Amino acid sequence: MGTPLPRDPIADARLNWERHGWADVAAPMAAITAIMRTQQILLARIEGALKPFGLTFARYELLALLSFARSGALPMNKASALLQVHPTSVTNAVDRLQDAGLVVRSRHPTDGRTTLIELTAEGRTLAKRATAVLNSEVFGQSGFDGQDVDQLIRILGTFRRNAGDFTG
Amino acid sequence: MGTPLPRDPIADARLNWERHGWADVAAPMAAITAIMRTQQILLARIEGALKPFGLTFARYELLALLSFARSGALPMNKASALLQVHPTSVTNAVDRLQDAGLVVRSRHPTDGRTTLIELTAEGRTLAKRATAVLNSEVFGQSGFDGQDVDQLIRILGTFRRNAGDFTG
DNA sequence: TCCAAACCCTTGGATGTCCTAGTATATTGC
DNA sequence: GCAATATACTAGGACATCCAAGGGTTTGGA
Repeated sequence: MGTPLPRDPIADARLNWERHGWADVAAPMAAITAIMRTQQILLARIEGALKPFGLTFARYELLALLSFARSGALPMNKASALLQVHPTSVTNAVDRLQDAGLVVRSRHPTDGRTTLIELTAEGRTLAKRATAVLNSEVFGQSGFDGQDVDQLIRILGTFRRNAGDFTG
Repeated sequence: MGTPLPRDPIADARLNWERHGWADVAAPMAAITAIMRTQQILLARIEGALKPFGLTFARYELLALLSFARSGALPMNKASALLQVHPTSVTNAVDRLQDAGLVVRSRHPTDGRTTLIELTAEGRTLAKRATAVLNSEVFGQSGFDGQDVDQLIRILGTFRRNAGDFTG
C-alpha cells in the first residue's frame, strides 16, 4: 500500500487501549487486529500469484477442492460446506469458472435439487499449474519459520474447533 | 457456515498436499489457510457486534482511529496509511460515515490537496459505545489463552515487519 | 519564473462476501 | 396420498477492497 510506517500501528493501538483503561483486553485486541492485517497481506500475495492464470483465490480454492475429489465432481452444497463459505459465494465462483471453461454444472443423478460441479480437463490442468506457482511463490516463502508454522496451526486449529468449524 | 464438519478441512488439505508430493510446503499452506479462515470467523463476530450501531468494521476502525487523534481530525491519506487500506476504501468509508453524521470533511488549512476527516460529537460518542461492546463481546472472549495471544502477537508482528508494514 | 513530476482525492469498474427472499425438489408426518 | 417442512440453488441488494484513470494542487528543477 505504500512506504513502511515508522511505527507498528497495531502496537500503537494496543498502547491506546491500555491508556484508556482497557488494558485487560488490549492484548487480544492486538492479536486479532494482527490476524486481520496478516490475512490481508497473504491474500494480496496469493492473488498476485494467481493473476497470470486469470484466477482469484476464491476460484482457485474451488478448483483445488475439485481436483482432490476422486471423481473430479462435487455437489455445490458440499463445496460450500468444505470451503466454509456462503452458498451464494459458490454460485458466484462457479458462474465465472464455468464461463472460463474450467468447470461445468451437471444434474445430480438422484436428487433433483442438487447441482454437481465438475472439473473440465482444462480446469484440472490449470489447477495443477496454479498450485505449483502458489507452492513456490507463496507457501514456500511464507516468512514464517518452522516452529512458528507449528504454533499457528496449533493455536488457530484450537480456535477453529472452538468456533464450531469442526468436531474432529 | 452451518453444522460443524466431522473433520478439519484444513488438516485434510494438508494431507492432500503431502500425498501429492508437496510435503515441503504442506505445513505453511495449512498455517496460511488457517489464518484466512480465522480472519473470516473473527470478522463475522466483529460485524455482528457492530451491527446494532449501524457500523461495519471498516467504518469502526476509522472512527476509532479518529477518536485517538488528539484533535479528533486526520488527513485522509494519513488514515489510509495508518489503517493500511487503499485510499479509495477510506473515501468510501468517509462517505458513509458522513451520511450518518459521524464525521465531517473539512479543508486542510495549508495544503489544498488534502481533506481532513473530523469526528462529530455524535461520532465520538458512538465510537466509545461501540468500543465498549467490542471489548466485552469480542476481544474479551477471543478464545485464545494468554500465552497464545502473546505468541500470535510475536509471530504476526515479525511477519508484518518483514512484509514491509513498518520498520520500527 | 514556469512547466513537469509528484501528490491527494474521487469516480467508475470488477470481484467477493453476506443476507434476504424466491423457486424447485425431497422428505416427513398425518 | 397429500400437505407441511426441509433442503438446494439462484437472483438481487448492500458493502468492502483493489485497480485504473482523471482533475485539482504543490513542489522542485531548468
